[in-house]
Amino acid sequence: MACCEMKGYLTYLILWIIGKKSSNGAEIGRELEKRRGTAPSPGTIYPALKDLRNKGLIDVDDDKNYSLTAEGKKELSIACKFFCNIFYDVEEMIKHCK
Amino acid sequence: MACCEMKGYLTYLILWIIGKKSSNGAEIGRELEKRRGTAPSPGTIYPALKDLRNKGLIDVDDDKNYSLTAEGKKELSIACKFFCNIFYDVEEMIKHCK
DNA sequence: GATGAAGTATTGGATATCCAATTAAATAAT
DNA sequence: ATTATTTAATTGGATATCCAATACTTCATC
Repeated sequence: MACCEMKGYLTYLILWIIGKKSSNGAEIGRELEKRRGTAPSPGTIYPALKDLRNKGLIDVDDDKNYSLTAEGKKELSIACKFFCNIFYDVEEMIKHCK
Repeated sequence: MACCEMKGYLTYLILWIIGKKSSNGAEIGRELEKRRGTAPSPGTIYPALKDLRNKGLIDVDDDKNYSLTAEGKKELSIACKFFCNIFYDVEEMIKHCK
């Protein structure tokens, strides 16, 4: 991308992905790869998961399966609203790039 | 936002906003304020515009009106495709936060 | 024409964001 | 059992991203 790397959406995406389906780190990585084209580095995904855990937004079980906490669900809703407000005209974007 | 600042979308948004309607810096700032809730600092918007100009993606006339160049339109399409691919399930997000 | 308001711009950070490199553990395959 | 593969995790940056502070210019209003 010449204009903009569009970093900064990754943590939100991880929260969104886990919200759709509890997953382990590798699964989350593959889902992100599908979306972005390139797989995230381990140095990207695990620190991000750790951070979300420290904030009490996700939990991890003995199988290393990550899932949203109650607070995580709340935060996802807030972040989702924020995202949808910023990109309120996302339907136009979708049309534009078809 | 407790989970994620979601920085990194601003330059893309500026390109998108200018693509919809050629605007001056203040107009772009107001549009961003509508979307994000807070107005961007001058130290955010003008360096971003300068950078896009240096990359040949936007032009500015004597009235300080910014518009996309031909190359800028191409880049916007590329970035838009990238964005829509990352958020391919954005319709679900919209439903989720209603 | 003077004063205030709005727009334009630069500078120098602070922080967020992400990655490459490395290590270790668990799992699968031979 | 040994080897290869996959998964998990940490560390220490590099860079992107954005802002606050400041200054200057243009425009409107009195």
